[in-house]
Amino acid sequence: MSTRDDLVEATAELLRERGYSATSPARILERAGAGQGSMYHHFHGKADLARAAMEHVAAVMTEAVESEDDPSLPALDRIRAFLAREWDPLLGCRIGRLVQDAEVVGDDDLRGIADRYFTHLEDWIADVLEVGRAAGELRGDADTRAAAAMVVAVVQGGFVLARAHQDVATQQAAIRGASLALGALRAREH
Amino acid sequence: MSTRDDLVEATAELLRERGYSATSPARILERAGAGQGSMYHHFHGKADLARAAMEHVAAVMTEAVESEDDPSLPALDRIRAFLAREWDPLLGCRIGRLVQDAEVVGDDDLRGIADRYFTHLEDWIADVLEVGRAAGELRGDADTRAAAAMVVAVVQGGFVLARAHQDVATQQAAIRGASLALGALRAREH
DNA sequence: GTCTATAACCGGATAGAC
DNA sequence: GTCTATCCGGTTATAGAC
Repeated sequence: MSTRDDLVEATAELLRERGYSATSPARILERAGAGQGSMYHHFHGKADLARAAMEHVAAVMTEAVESEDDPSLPALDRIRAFLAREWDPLLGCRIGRLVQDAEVVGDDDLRGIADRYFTHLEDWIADVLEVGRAAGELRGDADTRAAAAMVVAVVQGGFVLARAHQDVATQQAAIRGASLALGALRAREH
Repeated sequence: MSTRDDLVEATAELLRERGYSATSPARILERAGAGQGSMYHHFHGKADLARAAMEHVAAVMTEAVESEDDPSLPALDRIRAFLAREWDPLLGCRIGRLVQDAEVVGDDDLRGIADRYFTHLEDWIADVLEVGRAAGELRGDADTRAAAAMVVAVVQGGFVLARAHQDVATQQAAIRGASLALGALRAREH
C-alpha cells in the first residue's frame, strides 16, 4: 500500500475515534508511519486529507448497505434489515458524527460529503418503500419520504443516545421502536 | 447579574455555537466581558465552567418540555406535541451535540449531564405512553420503552441530518414520519 | 474579586536538505 | 517522495499586582 493510502487510512481511523477538530496532522503521521513532508506532498493540508478520507469512508459505507440488501424481499423487511445492521454505536456514525463539528460544517467540501451521503441513503430507503407501495404491500397514502427520513434519523439519533449513555441498549431500543412503528405503513388486510 | 452568571451564560452560548473543544476560555471571557482572573476564581478551569453551563442548559430544557405538556390530552397527542416543538436544527441539540465530542465523552462529569438529561426525557415519554396504555388508548402489547427511545432518537437524528444538509426540512420530515408511525401503537378500533 | 502578564505547550504549515 | 528543523499563532493555566 502506498504512503498516500496509509495516510488516508490513518486519517479515516482517527476521524472515527476522535472526530475532525481533535485529530492533528502529527497524530495522523505517527499512525501512518510517515513524515510531515509526505503529507504535504500528497495533500494540501489537513482539510484536504480529511476530504479524501471522508470520501473513502462514505463510498465504503454506501457500498456496504447496498450489497447487503436483498431486493427480492418485501419492502418493510428490507428496511428492517437495514435497521438491524451491525452498528457500532459507541464510536458513532463515521459520517454523522463529524457533522456536529463546527469546522466540518463550515467547510463546504467536507460537509458536502456528509450531505450527499445522507441524501443518497434517504433516497435509497424512499425508493425501496415506493416499490413496496407499488406492490400493494404499503398503504397508498404512505409518506415514503417522511418514513425514510425517520429511519435514517433513528439510526443517527441512536448513536447520539448510545454515546450519552455509553451503552448500546438505547440505540437498539430506538431501532426496535422504529421497526415496530413502520407497521403503520402496511396496507390494511382484507 | 453576577460575573459568575455572565461566565456561565457566555459559556452556554458558545457551547451551543461551537461545541466544547472549539470553545476557548479566551472567547468565553471576551463574550462575558471578564478577565481571566475571574474565571479561575469562580471555577477550576474550562471543564468546570462547562459543567456549570451544561447543567444550567439541561435544567432549562427539561423544564421547558414539562411546562409545555398538557397532561389532560391523550398520550399520543402529548408525544406528538413534543415532537412538534420548535427545534433549532441547524445549531443542533444543546446537549446531544456535545456528546459527539471526544473530550466531553471522556469526562464523566460532562457526559453524565447528557446521560441524565436523556434518561429523564426517555423516562418521561415512556411514562406518558404507559398512561395511554392504562387508559386503553394504546395497544396492550405496545413496547413503550422502545417507542420512547425512538421518539428521542428521531429528534436527535433530525439534528444530525439538518446539519449535514444545512436545511431544516429533513428533521421536519423525520419528525412527521415518526408522528405518523406512532399510529401503530394505537389500540384497534372495535 | 478582578485584572494583566507570562509560562509551557501544541496546533497547522513551511523550508530546504537528501 | 520523504525527511527533519523551524515558525507562528493560539490554548489552558498560573503568578502576582490592585
